[in-house]
Amino acid sequence: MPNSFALTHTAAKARAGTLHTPHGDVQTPVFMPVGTCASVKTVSPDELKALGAQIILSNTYHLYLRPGHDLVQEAGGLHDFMHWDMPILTDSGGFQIFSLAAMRKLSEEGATFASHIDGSRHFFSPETVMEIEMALAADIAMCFDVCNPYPAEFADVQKADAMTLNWETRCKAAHSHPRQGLFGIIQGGLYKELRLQSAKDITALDFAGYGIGGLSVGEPKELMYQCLDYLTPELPEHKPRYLMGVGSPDCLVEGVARGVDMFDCVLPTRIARNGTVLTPEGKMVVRNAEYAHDFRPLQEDCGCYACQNFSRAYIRHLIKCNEVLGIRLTTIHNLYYLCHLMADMRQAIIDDSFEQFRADFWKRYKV
RNA sequence: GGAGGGGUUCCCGAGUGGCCAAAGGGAGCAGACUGUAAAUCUGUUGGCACCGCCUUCGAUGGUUCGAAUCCAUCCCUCUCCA
Repeated sequence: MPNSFALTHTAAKARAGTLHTPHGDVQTPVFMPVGTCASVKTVSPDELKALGAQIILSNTYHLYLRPGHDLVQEAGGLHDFMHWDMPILTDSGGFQIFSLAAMRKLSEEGATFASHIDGSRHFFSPETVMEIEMALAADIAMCFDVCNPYPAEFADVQKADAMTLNWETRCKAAHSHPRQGLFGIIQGGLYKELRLQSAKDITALDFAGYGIGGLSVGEPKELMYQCLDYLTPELPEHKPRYLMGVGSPDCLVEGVARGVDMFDCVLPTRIARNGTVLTPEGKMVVRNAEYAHDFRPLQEDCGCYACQNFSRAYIRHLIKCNEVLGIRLTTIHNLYYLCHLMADMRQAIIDDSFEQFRADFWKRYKV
């Protein structure tokens, strides 16, 4: 049994559970920090553990190009290579079909990318992606999918979904790692009919869990929420649901409220490097001049390493000077905040007080 | 003492008669960022009653229809020779 999921508590649609993996259990709902190139930018594994990370993400496309999956395999797999002994999930490269759209070509067989590093051409089929992901040997591998942009024509999404179904069927057939769980990904854009069709098609393949892909690609949040409203009830109750690429504190709360168990997002780490931190009140651009003389911590009631030891004025100073410590501290804070937000939501679900938690969150949080 | 080179908008620096409120870079200010081509990108940076007007290119005076650009004097500065 490579992966199993135990749903332990529910509060309306919100769920708390435990995901069992070869590298330990993950308490859900969970936020997964993103470490695209086998590193969560600026923070060490020890620091990740200290701030409350339970599982992290890495990326097939990026690790294939550099350093190469064969090298990672030679190192003993991704866990040994990057010295992270807790669970890892690898994304398939499906998102790069969206984000690197200008430098790839699709066919029923697979996707050909012109490397963003040197322009060299690389062909990814569902079979090669599975081969790479098995070599990386994460606890959870994602199927290779076609991530639709927004907005997109109905006919285009329909076509892409057919390709996704074909690819995921082949992923399932090609995947043979005994200790690795394989998650399918549901697409369908923002078209209810196509979403539900994709949910039906993909769940029929019976994966260990289900990614909800193609959201948070530029659509209004309200549309994403509506999509989750009609989608999650159609997903198997006893499999984890993973909303891919989300995100912001408000989206995490609303996602959990709609029955999502797992999330990942580059937002907290990226905006941290650009001088912005997340707080219960919303975003705070600590790089801005108004914090030059502010000697309070980033967030008054925060237990993270940054807030326990440093002031806004100091962190702003570091960022203005391009000192790496500045962006390390903002990154640590943002990840701590999100990981603890998830833990708090989990506890509220267990205590059957999630709706109160959600209401309290919205009282403080300004989008 | 002698010879020569400079002083430009917060800084560096381009600009040698009109197309100059003045390139470019830096710094500053602000915004964006959601399965990472990102410690990135975008906007903005003389004033105002802002499709126009006013003030500004070391200072003062002059030439010209018109000057950051030409002339005179002065102030300051740098390099080299004694």
